[in-house]
Amino acid sequence: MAGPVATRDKIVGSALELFWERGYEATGISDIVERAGVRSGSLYHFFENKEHVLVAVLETYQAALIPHIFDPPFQRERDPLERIFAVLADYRNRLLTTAFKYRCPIGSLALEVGPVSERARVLIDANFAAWRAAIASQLSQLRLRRGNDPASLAAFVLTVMEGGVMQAAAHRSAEPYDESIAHLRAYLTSLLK
Amino acid sequence: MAGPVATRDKIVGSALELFWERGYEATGISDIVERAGVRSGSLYHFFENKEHVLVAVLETYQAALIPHIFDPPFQRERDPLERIFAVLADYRNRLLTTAFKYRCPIGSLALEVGPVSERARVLIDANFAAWRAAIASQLSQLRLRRGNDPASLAAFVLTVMEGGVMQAAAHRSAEPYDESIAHLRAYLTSLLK
DNA sequence: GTCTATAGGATGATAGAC
DNA sequence: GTCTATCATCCTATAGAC
Repeated sequence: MAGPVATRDKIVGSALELFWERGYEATGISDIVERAGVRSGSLYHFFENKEHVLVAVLETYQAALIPHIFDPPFQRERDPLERIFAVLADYRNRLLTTAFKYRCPIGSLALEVGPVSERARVLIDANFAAWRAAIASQLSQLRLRRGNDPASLAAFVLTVMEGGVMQAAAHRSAEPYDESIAHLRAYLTSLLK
Repeated sequence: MAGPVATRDKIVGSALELFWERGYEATGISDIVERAGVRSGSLYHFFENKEHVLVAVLETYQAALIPHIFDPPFQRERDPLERIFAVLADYRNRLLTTAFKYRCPIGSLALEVGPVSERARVLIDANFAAWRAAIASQLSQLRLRRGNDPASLAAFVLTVMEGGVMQAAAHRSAEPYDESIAHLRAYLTSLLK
């Protein structure tokens, strides 16, 4: 313990922000300690190296997934299908409130560090799996036509979110995201009994 | 001119490979000139800085898009719908032949440098637009039910490719990609008259 | 646990000869 | 256009006092 916010948490929180804003490679240890308001000695007291900071950031994302990404939209909506589109509407809001600079932090790290850090890749995969599980639990409450597996459909929902956010960021417009979500809705609706 | 392969082309080709293998930030000027077999003075003769090398790489991708990504699958298949899935089958092969380390180079650069280099972001957006146009030209040859816009559907196809490749790389398995493509096929088929 | 100070190497970029 | 040589800075990581 070291005061109202523990030093380790300040370091992880600053790294989380910076990796999201600039990416992993573009963020220096010096940037992290500067934003956290600590010295590099403190960072290296808690973490062996920069990759271990990344691991802590990915564990933080995983812990925040249900309370931050799923609980608010699931509170707003009752219908399982509408809950899924409420989650996707929240991502749309993130695009708007960041002037289309929003990138999914997990998706960005998947492409940037997945190939070079196996430990990070496993944690990114776990984040994706938890995201799919939350969607699949709603899909399994729907009356789907035979042959439609909630887990497989949840992977499709994640695919559409990630691909839609990527295109919207590149296009600096919500249009590709909105179009993709509209097609997803048409498809999921067509699968209902 | 400077021999069988011009120096500038060697630099751009090496940078293209390295940005794809390691990403933009993780690639140093020294890596690029080493792989190209030239000295840094040559690189700075042709390019003002590293960002200008990135611009040349993105222009190279754009020029290669039709001949490398679309012509081969379009030669193999005649039916417009099967042409689209032949393109997507080629991406699946890239996943397999790279042991699931394949990342779409444009998608990766979209997330990594899109937010920091506006000139790169515009070129990435142009690459995406050309990709969508090639798909839309096939979709417009299909007899689609009313209200289905080829351009909007092409954005959905790109969304599914990018999101599916991302998940497959994180999962080190073709499964999330295959599931996503299967759902896309079910959806597109349902739109045919 | 936190600090100061710094090692040791890599980085992007430049100068100027040829 | 290509080369050698190098600057100035930044980087990750460490050592050791407190």
